[in-house]
Amino acid sequence: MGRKRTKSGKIRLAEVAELAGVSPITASRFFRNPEALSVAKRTRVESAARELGYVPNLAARALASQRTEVIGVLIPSLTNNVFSDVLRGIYDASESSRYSIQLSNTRYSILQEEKLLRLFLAQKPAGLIVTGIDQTTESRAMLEAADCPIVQIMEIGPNPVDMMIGFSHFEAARAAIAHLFAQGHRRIGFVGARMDPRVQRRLDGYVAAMKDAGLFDQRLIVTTATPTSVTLGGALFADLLAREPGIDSVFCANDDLALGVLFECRRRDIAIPEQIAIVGFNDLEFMASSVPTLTSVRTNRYEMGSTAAAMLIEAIEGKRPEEPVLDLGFMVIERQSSQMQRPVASPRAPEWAPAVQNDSVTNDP
Amino acid sequence: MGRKRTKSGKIRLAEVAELAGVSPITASRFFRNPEALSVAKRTRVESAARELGYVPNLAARALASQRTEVIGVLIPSLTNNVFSDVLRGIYDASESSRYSIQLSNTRYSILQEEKLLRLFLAQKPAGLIVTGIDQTTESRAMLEAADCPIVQIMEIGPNPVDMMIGFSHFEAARAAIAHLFAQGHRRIGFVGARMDPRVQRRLDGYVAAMKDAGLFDQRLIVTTATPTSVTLGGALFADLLAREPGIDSVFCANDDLALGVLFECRRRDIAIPEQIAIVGFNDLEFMASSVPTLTSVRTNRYEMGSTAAAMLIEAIEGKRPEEPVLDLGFMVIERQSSQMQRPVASPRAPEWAPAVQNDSVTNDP
DNA sequence: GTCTTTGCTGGTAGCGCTGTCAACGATCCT
DNA sequence: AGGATCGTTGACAGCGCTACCAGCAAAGAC
Repeated sequence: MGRKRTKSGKIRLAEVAELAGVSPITASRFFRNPEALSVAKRTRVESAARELGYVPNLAARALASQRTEVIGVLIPSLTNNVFSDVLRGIYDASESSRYSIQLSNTRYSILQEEKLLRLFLAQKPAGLIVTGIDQTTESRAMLEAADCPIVQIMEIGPNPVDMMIGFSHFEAARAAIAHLFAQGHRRIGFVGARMDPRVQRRLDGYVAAMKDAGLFDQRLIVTTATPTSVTLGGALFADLLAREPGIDSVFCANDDLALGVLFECRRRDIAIPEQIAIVGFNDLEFMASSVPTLTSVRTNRYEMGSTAAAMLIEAIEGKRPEEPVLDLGFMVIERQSSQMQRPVASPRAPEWAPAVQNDSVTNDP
Repeated sequence: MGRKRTKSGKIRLAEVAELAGVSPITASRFFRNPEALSVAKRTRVESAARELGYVPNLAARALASQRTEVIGVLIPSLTNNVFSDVLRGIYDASESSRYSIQLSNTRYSILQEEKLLRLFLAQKPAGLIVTGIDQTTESRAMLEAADCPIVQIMEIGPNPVDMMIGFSHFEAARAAIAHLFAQGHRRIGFVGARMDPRVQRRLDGYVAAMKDAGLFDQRLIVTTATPTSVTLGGALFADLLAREPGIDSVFCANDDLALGVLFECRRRDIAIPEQIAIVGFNDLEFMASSVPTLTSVRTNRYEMGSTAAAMLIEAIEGKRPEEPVLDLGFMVIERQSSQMQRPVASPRAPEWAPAVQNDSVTNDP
């Protein structure tokens, strides 16, 4: 064979082109924009590539084209199952594309986020997914100067850098409290951990709802900067109870805390929902099968991730969405832990069929 | 300034070298092996780089050096919190290094794993972390032919491809059953979901323990290929109970299932541990604060990830560990859900202090 | 029939960095 | 003193691919 190989024996684009009887640049085009080739050459290059087992060298491509096919993702936590759902969405949506995901963990630090952002941007990513809307001024400036599409996820707010997809934590919390009001509750406690910006906005929603009803009382609120856990939920609830024994319900900033509250009630023989109603946030899987089943605010985490990645990829390829801000909404899923009026249908009631969710408060924008 | 810039205005290594008054290659060496430079030049290059805000172009580096600074990670699930702990360890350990993580999800498919492996290997990663020891023959061959260090994580077994870090799921399950035996249990059910290779080996350990004791009974085993969940735990336990009402305990292949069993017991007013003892697997956080607290087998997931990444990076840089296979062991954490003999200390007993774990069965090799 | 337009193809010239090898002075040994 | 060794530095030549522009044939405009 007259085919010359590189010393490493690797198959290069040149080898494919030679076998296909075309120039290297034509072969290159086949991999980037097959439509631009005549059908004859297209099939020739395709079979040559297959025959040789050609795999493009991404480093060479990135160097020559001055851009990478990497999507940078900045999330604040790898532990939280909320983010693992979002991540799964992102990975699933990017899998069928040419883009690969570069993930970094900011650990809830906007300074760390700024540092990582600088690192990412230096490598000219094809696109960027960042969590939330609370960047440092410096980060914000970098994002605005970046010449790639950017999606902010997890929440929505004013002044998107570029695209934005999420929901209003404020409104979601308000809806949860409205649900508790509707069930006749008045002394509603708030239990929150970590207190990142999104949890803070849930607290804001709670405060607004309570103030609107003339029921606000600072002593009903227990928060900590400590990372969340089930155990912590129990401990915070114990604190709340010690301070305010007269509460009739608790809104937990997330489901782990809610589960902790449930267990703490068990320990103290507090009847749910008769003595204390519980509402969580996120609607993790276990909320539907605990005893009693736990009311929660469902958020579309997987969709948030997959839609963000899909939108981003579309934007990278030039098809920007007509509406850059997407509100994915939320839904208050009413379950036993907060239903006072309605008699509990059966002691075995978990929603193995989804019927229970029918009369839920929804916010599908 | 006589300094010539690339048209894009980007700062290249050449600019740094010029400002520092050295040749480009010397500047290059500064970033890869500063020790090789004289102190004078080292500081000159360093300050020049800082002054210009130089950031190396990774694509050019990869192309020229014929290798990347990417560590490929193949895990079977992004949902499972077991893997999020491992991942966190991997990310934490790699953060301070020059290597970046490229993560892919095999979705528990060894065919998908093979495909992803091929993709990874084509880009010449600096190292690879793969989950488990059950690769396809083809994958196995690729791994063995790969010219980069490889760590298999999550379990240990014979014939490591290269390095290996994990623990024996078989022995861990056996220890869990031994614990139940010691508490006087005989009719021990097994509940498992997903049934990936590691869960299968836990089942094998259970079977071995039961057979050794002459207590094996196929009807005590309920498994499904369905992905695990709390709800599923309840459902599988219900099946088990319908078939074998006489069981005195259940070993769950993971903690989510165990929590589901706990809730199902609540629904049926089955007393734990008096009527049914429960043992889970993994020792997720909530196991210590449920009511009753749940016995589980603690596995060192975070350490598995961080040690794997650290070992891999060491190996990449030429310092292979003396012992390529590392057994991280496990520990049976005895809690209320399986303790028959000992009186429960207090109804409020969760281990906010870790004292309860003292007399646990350990396997620290 | 000529002139433009369109579609496809190829040549040239790097992208920014590092591997290799050679050269240099300083230090050490005998 | 002469030679060998070490530590440090630089020149050169690509790594494999694509941007850019030019060329050419076929199709359409007048």
